[in-house]
Amino acid sequence: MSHTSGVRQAQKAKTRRALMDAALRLLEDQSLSSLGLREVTRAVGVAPAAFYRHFRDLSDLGVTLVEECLGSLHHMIRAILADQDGDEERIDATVEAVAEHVRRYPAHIRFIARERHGGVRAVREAIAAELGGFADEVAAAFAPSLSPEGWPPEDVRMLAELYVDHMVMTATAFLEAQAAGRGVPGAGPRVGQGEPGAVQEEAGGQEVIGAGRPGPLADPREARPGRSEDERRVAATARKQLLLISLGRRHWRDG
Amino acid sequence: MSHTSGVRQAQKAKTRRALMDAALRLLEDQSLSSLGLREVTRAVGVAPAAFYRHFRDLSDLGVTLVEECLGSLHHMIRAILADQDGDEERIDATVEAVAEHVRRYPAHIRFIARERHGGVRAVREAIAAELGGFADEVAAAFAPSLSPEGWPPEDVRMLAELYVDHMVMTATAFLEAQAAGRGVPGAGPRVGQGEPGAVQEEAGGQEVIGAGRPGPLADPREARPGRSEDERRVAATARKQLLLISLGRRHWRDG
DNA sequence: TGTACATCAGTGAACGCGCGTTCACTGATGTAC
DNA sequence: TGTACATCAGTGAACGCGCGTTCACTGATGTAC
Repeated sequence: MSHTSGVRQAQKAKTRRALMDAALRLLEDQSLSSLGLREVTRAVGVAPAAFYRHFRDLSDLGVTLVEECLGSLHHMIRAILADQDGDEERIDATVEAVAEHVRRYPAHIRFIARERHGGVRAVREAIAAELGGFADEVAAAFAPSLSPEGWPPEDVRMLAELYVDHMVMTATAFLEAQAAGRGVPGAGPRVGQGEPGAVQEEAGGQEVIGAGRPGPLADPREARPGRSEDERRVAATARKQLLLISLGRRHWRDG
Repeated sequence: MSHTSGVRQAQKAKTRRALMDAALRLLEDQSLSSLGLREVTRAVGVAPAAFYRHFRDLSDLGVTLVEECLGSLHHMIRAILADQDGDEERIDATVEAVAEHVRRYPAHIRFIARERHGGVRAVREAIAAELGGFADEVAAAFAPSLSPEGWPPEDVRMLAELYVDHMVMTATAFLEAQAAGRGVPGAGPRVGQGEPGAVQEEAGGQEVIGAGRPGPLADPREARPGRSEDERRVAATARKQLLLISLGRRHWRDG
């Protein structure tokens, strides 16, 4: 153990991050259960055996990725719940935040959508547990205003689950819209082959993943540059659906 | 071509079905992109090369499975939309139909949930196209009552998408509830290894898959035998969510 | 500051294995007369 | 009904390949004195 800031520890952490980043990138085009250990180490530029210094196997790496991917989503959710504006403002802010999040971390969202019902049990369970936690949090945020109006706890929970599921749905829809806007059916973003020594020379932190990928030919007249027609359609639909749910919520006790 | 009812054609169709059934069964524990061609032929009891008499590759088989799995769902949706009762009756009937469908074709639902965002593009696209078609149909069914009330087409479509997504969500939740009730985390249903000659001796039609699997220790006091606590919770939540959406729909134009 | 020893992240070679695909084939089914 | 030929679903052997895992190793980093 000793002190954690040694050169050795730092280098190990760097390789670990590189393995996670490489896996996340490779998982944009395939699912976890078909991902190969050698494929990951090759992309990073280390020997296959080095993998075992960091993870027991690929399912172990997968569970670690779940924590990371849903951790970033968690921050977003807390930020949204903290806002205490009116319904419409909250809805606009929510849809905007989801769109922005998907834009910043597309690989995270793809991973969660793909593995939520994927072929690796440990990963599925980790995702289900985290999403369940999100629903708890959403329920806790709504309880103060709904319980006094006579909502029983299970009804609050029912609403929270609807919101969480809708958020995942919306995030996935944004992802597909952005992919279509980037013209993915043909090729998708170029995937580098990875060269030996790459780890030692460059950092490659989490922020790098999928960031700064402007849509081709962004229209300068748009207020939000690079936002495609598909994305605007997804946003409009999500907003209306949330509004409809809000209406249902307001009339729940008297309807 | 000649006449399609010859012994040869029948035998070929039988093998084809056996390949599809074996694949569907193997896909309960893994995803399509990690499924092996030899794994499928081994389960059926034919030589690996025989596979190519029926499908170009596994992605081709996958697309065929999409048609089959969503075809059965399609029947269910049409039956629900045909009913013209009041909201609550329609909701109860819908949730009941989804539960029953998942009970009868668990492998179909698992396949769709898993591959909807899975690692095989052709399959993803086939599923997206079919679900889009479902939304069209739901929209067409609601339009006669909503358009006269002033709903623009895109709002009707927005509602239809919400319903379709909610149905997929609910079906998946039922699946997990039923799996939990069967105690899956340990082992899951036994998977036979498949023996040479099995195809020649037994049919194995679509109805066989996952049918007639009673929950262990079904409680005779229940009106609906073998329905677990989890399943009842999923049903109750789904019903409430649909009710809330109905409320929102009724107040859409005046809210 | 300098030296001797310990730690351990990453190496590279080796292993046995199952994979997808190909090919010429076999023999039951189908067709023509 | 009987015979001669065509079709084609399924066979089984072969191929080259990349996989996950193991192992003794190397050499830079860390520690004790």
